[in-house]
Amino acid sequence: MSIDGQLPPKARLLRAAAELLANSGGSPISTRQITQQAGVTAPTLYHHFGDKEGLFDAVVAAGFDEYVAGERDFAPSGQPLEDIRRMWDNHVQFGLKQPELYLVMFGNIRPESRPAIVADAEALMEEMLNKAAVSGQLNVPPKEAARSILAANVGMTLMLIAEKAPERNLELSAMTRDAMIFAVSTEQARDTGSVDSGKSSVVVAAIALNAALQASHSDQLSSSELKLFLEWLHRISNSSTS
Amino acid sequence: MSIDGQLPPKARLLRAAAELLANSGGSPISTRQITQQAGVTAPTLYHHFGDKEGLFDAVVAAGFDEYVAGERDFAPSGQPLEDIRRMWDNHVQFGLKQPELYLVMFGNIRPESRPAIVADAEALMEEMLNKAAVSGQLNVPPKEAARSILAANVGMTLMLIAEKAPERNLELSAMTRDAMIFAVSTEQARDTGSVDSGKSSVVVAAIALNAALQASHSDQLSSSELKLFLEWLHRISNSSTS
DNA sequence: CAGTTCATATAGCGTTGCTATAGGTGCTAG
DNA sequence: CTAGCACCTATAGCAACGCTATATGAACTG
Repeated sequence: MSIDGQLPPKARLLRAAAELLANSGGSPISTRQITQQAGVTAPTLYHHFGDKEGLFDAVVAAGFDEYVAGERDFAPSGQPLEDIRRMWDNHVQFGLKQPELYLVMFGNIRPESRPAIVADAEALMEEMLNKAAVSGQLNVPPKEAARSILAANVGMTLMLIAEKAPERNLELSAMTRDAMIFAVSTEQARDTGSVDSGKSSVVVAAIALNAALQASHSDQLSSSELKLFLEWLHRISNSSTS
Repeated sequence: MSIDGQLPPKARLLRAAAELLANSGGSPISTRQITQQAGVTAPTLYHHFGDKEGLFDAVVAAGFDEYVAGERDFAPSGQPLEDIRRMWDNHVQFGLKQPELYLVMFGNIRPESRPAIVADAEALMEEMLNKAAVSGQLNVPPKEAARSILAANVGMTLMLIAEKAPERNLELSAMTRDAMIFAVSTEQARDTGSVDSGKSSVVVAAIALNAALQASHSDQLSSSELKLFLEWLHRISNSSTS
């Protein structure tokens, strides 16, 4: 059951902690579980890592390296804002792929004490935003832009993690992402695969329809018919928002 | 030292838990602390609240009432999107005023399990966004808009709480807020030429119709009108594929 | 080979959330 | 008035938690 490879105890502790965390499903894991899985006794853990938090910090640091690796892979596209977009998506993917680790990294908020990892992630994003600022694409100082974008990015990722897997809607993430990037950028020509092009005649009819509906506060509609109608409307509104 | 008023033990437990939580500075508080401060022994707590989480849920419920009260105070301004703006700010203020309580409410994220409180807050915001949708101001279904805005709102608040008080920059919150609201709204004073025709597409109309219908409680349209509307919608959706 | 340092183990401390059991309290029925 | 009953609270203690004082072994250094 335990990890009995030739690895030194320190590495075995790290690995055991990471594995147990990944399979914990969110429930807290104890030092006894970790030391047992690593085939080691308690004092060894505290000798190497000081305390439980120290061990988890080490796990987080390793996880962050992976996180950074993912960010760097996408980095050199020449268009800084496009890179920011990819950083956002990579951030979300990282959180969804390893939710427990992500929650340890970004979910342990305490008043007036920022996890070091958040500052690192912010610096990473700020670095990228700096390139955008140099080429005059930023509307806001890079530091503040990074803060805002990362805050929204974390919030979005936390929300997605909290949702059950089949209900997760990544389009919400994309929309929020573009909204944040647009807000800090100077380029006012938006191109996020927009749907609205050449529909001015449709607009008139839609508005008229809307007005007619709101004006009709008197008649009746059977619930089954209403259901059908709602379903139809829902399908339309959803099929076009993608 | 303990709370020895004439209040029943249940209320004293609630009060003790809330007070200890508010003054804990983020460090976890024990059931023994709570029961001692309430002048009560352990089984009393478990008789009334089941377990520690049950007690905290009750504290959270009380806190949420206060939260909702703050939201409702600002509600009726006539301009739904302006109300959303105020809801955002109230959310942030609530989090900064009672960070420990806020963290219990919105910070205890676990994979695939949404705190009930988040769903409530989302419903509150969706309700307001529904008004915006009815008047054709929404670009996105209210439910998804509420999800996105609330996710960013929580992310921003968590980030502000984690920062040390003097360093908190509320302008970042305002910028993010406006970016999110702008992203889901139709009032787009940007992009290409045609400004005052409004950019509302068939999507906007469908969303508005959907919201209006849901608000109408199913007895305001005759079946003949329904047929007519369906026909109109059909014509619109066909012409939009040009 | 003696001394020092690093690394691990034995055993146990204090605290945690929680509970099996029992006793007291206030109500209503006879 | 009292018997019974449901409700509430206390005594005492369990298992699991994070952590450590102390001791023992191994490995390098002089």
